[in-house]
Order: sequence, then structure tokens, then C-alpha cells
Amino acid sequence: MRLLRIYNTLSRSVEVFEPLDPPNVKMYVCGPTVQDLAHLGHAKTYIVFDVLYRFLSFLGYRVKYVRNITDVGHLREDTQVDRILVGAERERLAPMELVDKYMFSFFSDMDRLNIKRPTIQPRATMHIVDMWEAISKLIEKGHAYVVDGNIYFDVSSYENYGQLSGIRREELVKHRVEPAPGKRNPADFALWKRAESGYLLKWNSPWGEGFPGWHIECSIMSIKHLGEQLDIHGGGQDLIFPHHENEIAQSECITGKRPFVRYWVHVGYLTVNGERMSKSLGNYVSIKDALKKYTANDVRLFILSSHYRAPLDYSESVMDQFVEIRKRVEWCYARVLEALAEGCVEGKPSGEFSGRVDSIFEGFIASLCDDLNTPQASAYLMELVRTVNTLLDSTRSPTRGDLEKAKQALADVFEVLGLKPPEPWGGGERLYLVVDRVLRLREEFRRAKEFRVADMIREALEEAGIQVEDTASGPRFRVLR
RNA sequence: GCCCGGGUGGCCGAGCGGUUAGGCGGCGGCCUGCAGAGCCGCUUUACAGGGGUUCAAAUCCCCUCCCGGGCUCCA
Repeated sequence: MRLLRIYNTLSRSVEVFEPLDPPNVKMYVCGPTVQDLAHLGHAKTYIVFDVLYRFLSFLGYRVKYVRNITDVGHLREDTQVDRILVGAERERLAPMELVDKYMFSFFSDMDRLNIKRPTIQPRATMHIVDMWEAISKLIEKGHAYVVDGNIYFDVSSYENYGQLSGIRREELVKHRVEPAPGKRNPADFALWKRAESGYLLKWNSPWGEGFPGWHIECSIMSIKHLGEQLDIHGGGQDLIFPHHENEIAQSECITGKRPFVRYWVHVGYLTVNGERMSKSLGNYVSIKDALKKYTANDVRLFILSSHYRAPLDYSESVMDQFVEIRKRVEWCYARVLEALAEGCVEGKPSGEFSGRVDSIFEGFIASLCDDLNTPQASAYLMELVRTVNTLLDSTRSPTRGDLEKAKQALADVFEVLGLKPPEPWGGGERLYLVVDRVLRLREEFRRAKEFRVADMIREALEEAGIQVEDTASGPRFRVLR
């Protein structure tokens, strides 16, 4: 098995990836709070972990991947109101109606971006009892205390607090929000909050009616579905503090096992004009809007064009560059599929071609092994495309073996990067026959040197979304996207 | 204030001590009736600025400038 090297936020260095129980890998990624439409910033994070998931599988690991849905307890800092309730009020829906709407919207976005479904997608509200069992344990062990129906985690009871974010406990006395009365230390965070009588999102608990804190949810869902120690835990860089810092504290105090997570992986921001894409700044593009203009492959190639930990700036002019790249890559693959479908000379692949493809593919894999260097891996994809195009253009007809070799390499690269393979013809059988007949007629005009008519036909087809290319072996056509 | 990241050719972006990154765009060539696609070449001795270290620095060290992010809201 080839070794993956990956950056661990905890050690701030690239480490060799060694799961606790190979070949099994336990991976947890913080999912969205389903309060509104997901945007391209979310897409970046989930596409990166999708590639990690696919690549680990390619390397031979058996990955159990959990990505949660947050449907309660995530408060807005300014108003201290649950984000789900804010959304529900905005759209005049019941809280769980809103949750359903945006959860299914999120699932649909993920599917359309060709992001593989995780093994389990747990919802916070389905784990309330597990949460208060864990909270009881924390109180028993002296890591948490109750104040008037609220329960706080006592940060001073956990000596390693701050290890992930590098924030020192003593600095946390500064705060932007007025600390809740009764907290022993401003840095203490809520595990459970008391709810007033008219509050919509609340559950019974041993401490009266209330709802869970945001951080405890991920601790509980990850422990429940993956066990007390995880191999990989990830999310956006924004989650390092306080969310992930708090998760470590809670989880290690609950289980008594250390480390809670072996490798912490964080994805850099998607920015717009240098600023983070976010709901609050209003500079976001929803995944649905992006997919009106661009294909899933455009978006994936764009997002994978920079290193996952680096920031990536979104703009339409840059996206347009990736449309060109995507066409080039897809058309190369499509040509291989067409050549195979049309029948070709039987025979084994030439040693030279086969060797080149193998060495390019090896470079591709080595790039991904190097802290998931997708930009370099993309460069190998482009080299593969050039090599395959050269084969297809060569005067010697490629053999079936050559074409199968090319197809296999492209298919593997597409699979690992999560690119959708092109459809050889996306227009249906009837349209295919019509265009085929029209082009046969056009060939008559071309043979008769009636180029004006031939060009008119070609332009008319192009206007209708069908691109025609005249090649040495006759016209080719495809549906434009 | 305290902590992290960054500044690479027209544009996007790898590289992080010696080797052509790659792509987009532009220009030229091959091919073609033309176009498109593809391939080849050029644009490309680029690395914020100034000092060092070194046989050798985009890469290491120091200083300066600029940008982004975190410091209990966000993937």
C-alpha cells in the first residue's frame, strides 16, 4: 500500500498517515447547519474530503466516513438565537420544516457535484439522549457544572485546552460576547442550554427542558458512529477554534482516551476578491446558482486547482478558464470512448505508449500521496490528455489495447478526482440519426465544393448546440455544453 | 493587541536550496476547402521590496511594505 502524507493541524506538520486499525479508516467531517442554501465555500470543503475519501479507497483502505447534519444548537453569536429558528422565522416555516428543506437541498447539491455519499449522515436531533448521557458523565467526572439549568464545560479541568488552535487559555478572558451569568470562566462553553417555555427547539433532560450546545453534537455523533478514537477529523479552517478545540476537550474527558483524533485536516477558505465567501458578507454564490452556469466538473476542476489548505479566489473570469480545461479533458476521454465504440484494430498496447501512461499515472498518484497535491495531480492529468490525444492523432491507428489502456487511466483519474465521465453522445438516438443524415448530405456538398452551403449547415447545427468537426476520417459531432 | 497564513510571468496556480511545473489567454507553425479540435513552438531566465547565509536562493535567515484569516457566528 502506498503511503499518504497529510498535514495535521495538531502538529502543524505533514505526517505519514497511519490509521489506528489498518486497513480501516474512520473519518468524520463536520457537515452544514441546514439553515439556508449551501454555497461554493461549502462545496470546496466537501469536494476536498470527497477526494480524500476516494483516494483513501483507491489506496486500499476501507473508509467509514461520517458527515453530520446540524439541525439544532448552533447559535448566532450576535443574538444568541438558534440559526435554525432564525431561518424558520425568515421563511415562515416550522423549524423542522426548514431543516428538511435545506437538508434535502444540501443532499441534492452534493449529488449534483458528484460528491460520494458518506457512510452515515447523522442528525444532531436524533442523538439528544446520547448527548445528555455524555453530559451526565462529564458532570460526574468534574468536567462540567450546572448553573440554573445550563451546563457548562469547565475548561480549567482539561489541561490540554488550546492544543489545536494554539490559543492560550489565559487569553480567553477577553471576549466579544458578554459571558453568561454563572459561568466560572468566560472560556467555559455550553454543553446544554435551558429553554424557556415558548421555545420551539427543546427536549426534556435530567436538568429540565433545553437543547444541546453545538460542540457536543459532533463529539457525540463521532463517538457513537465511529468509536472513541478517530483517524481523521476535518472541516473548514473556521472550525479550528472554538468548535474542534472544544470537541477534543469534551471527547477526551468523556472517553479518557487520547488522542481523540489522530489527524486533524482543515480546508482553506474560498474567497471572493480576497475575502472569505460567507453568508454574513453576502458575497456568496449558491451551489445551485453555480450549477446553472457551470458543470460539476468545472466546479471540481476549479476547486482542485489549488492546494486544499490554501485559499482559493472565486471569480467568473477564472471559472471560464476551467470551462476550457474541462472541455479539453472531457473531449479527450470522449474521443477514446468513440474510437473504441467505432471498432478498432485488435492488438496489445504498444510498449512505449503503455509505459508513458503508467509513468504519468504513477506521478498522479504520487502527487496525491504528497498531502493531496491536487494542482500537481491536475498537471499529470493534462499530460495524460496530451499523450492520449497524440496517440489518437497518430497516423498509425491505435489498437484496442492502446485505447483500453488510455481509457483505464482516464477512468481511474476521473474516479479519484470525482469527475463525471463524459457521455459519448448526450442527445438521444433519434437526434443522433438526424444529425448523421444531415451531415451525410453536407458531405455531398463538400465533395461538390459547395462550401458555402456546407458552412451554412455547420453554422446552423452549431446554433442548435451541435458542434461539427471535419476530420480526415469524416465529420464528427457532439452536443455542446 | 495577541496568534496563524499569504504575496510567483497578462490571468489562475504548483514548486519551498541546484532540475521545463501545469493550465487559461495571446502570437506563430503543422493539419484543414475554411473553421474547430488536436499537436509543436513562442509569450516565460516570473518569484512584493531591501539586506544577508551559501559554490548555488522563488526556496534558508533578518528587516520593511501589502493582503487575508482566527482570538467563543460561518465549511
